[in-house]
Amino acid sequence: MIDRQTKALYERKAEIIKAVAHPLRVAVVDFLKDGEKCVCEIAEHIGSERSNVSRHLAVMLKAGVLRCRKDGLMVFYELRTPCILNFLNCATQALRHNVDEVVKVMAHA
Amino acid sequence: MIDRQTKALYERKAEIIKAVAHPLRVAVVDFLKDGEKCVCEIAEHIGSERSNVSRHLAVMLKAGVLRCRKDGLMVFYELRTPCILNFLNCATQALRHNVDEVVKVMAHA
DNA sequence: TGCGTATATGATTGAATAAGCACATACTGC
DNA sequence: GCAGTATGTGCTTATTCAATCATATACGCA
Repeated sequence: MIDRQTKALYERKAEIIKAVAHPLRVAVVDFLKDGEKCVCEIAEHIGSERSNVSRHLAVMLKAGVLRCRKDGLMVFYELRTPCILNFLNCATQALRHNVDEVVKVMAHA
Repeated sequence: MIDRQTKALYERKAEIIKAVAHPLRVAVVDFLKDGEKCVCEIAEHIGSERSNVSRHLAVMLKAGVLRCRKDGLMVFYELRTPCILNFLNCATQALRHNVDEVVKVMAHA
């Protein structure tokens, strides 16, 4: 049986993972792998409204996944925990695994 | 600007990450790191209703994070993509990072 | 000071999610 | 076949989440 502290820890970890669990946020993390970008660059690259992007960035900032730096009018965001990139790699691996299985099943059709 | 295929890929990856983005599911993944367990063991360890656990397991199964095997009355679940465990490690790292920052700020109080 | 731009936030609305309960299904052993 | 156990599913309700629009804040520059 899980004790109270461990449960609290799982909740914190889930918050961090949840901060990346959205297509737009996955796209942002992937875009930031090469270094910091400002909100307008991110919004332009993602193809979504700035206000929406700003809100998603705030979620990741709050969770500690991103860090930001103000410079004049602009705010630059960057990955604060680069191992987050492994989420995407692992997801890719899982996807490939899924596809392989479908292919294997279809081979008998 | 992100093209349509890439966007679709981000959606798939987000689905996989989302499948782990819940405290109970994080707990399950952590519990399964030592190997397969049946639903009743998982429910007992987590301390939640079986129907609830069963539903969460179904989410991860559908996403391809888990695999299952029936044996008589019981169904055993195990990690299908072990790199998912890195999610938890990375989350731990981010948490530690968050805590360090708070400590640093508090040092000046 | 006033204008224009970048970013953030409040409010609203519709959609997705999670938990609980009851019930259904699948299997075992008598 | 029947009782009992493990698992899964429909349904309902409450909560959370995401996108959009309008508006606010912060800054740079003339």
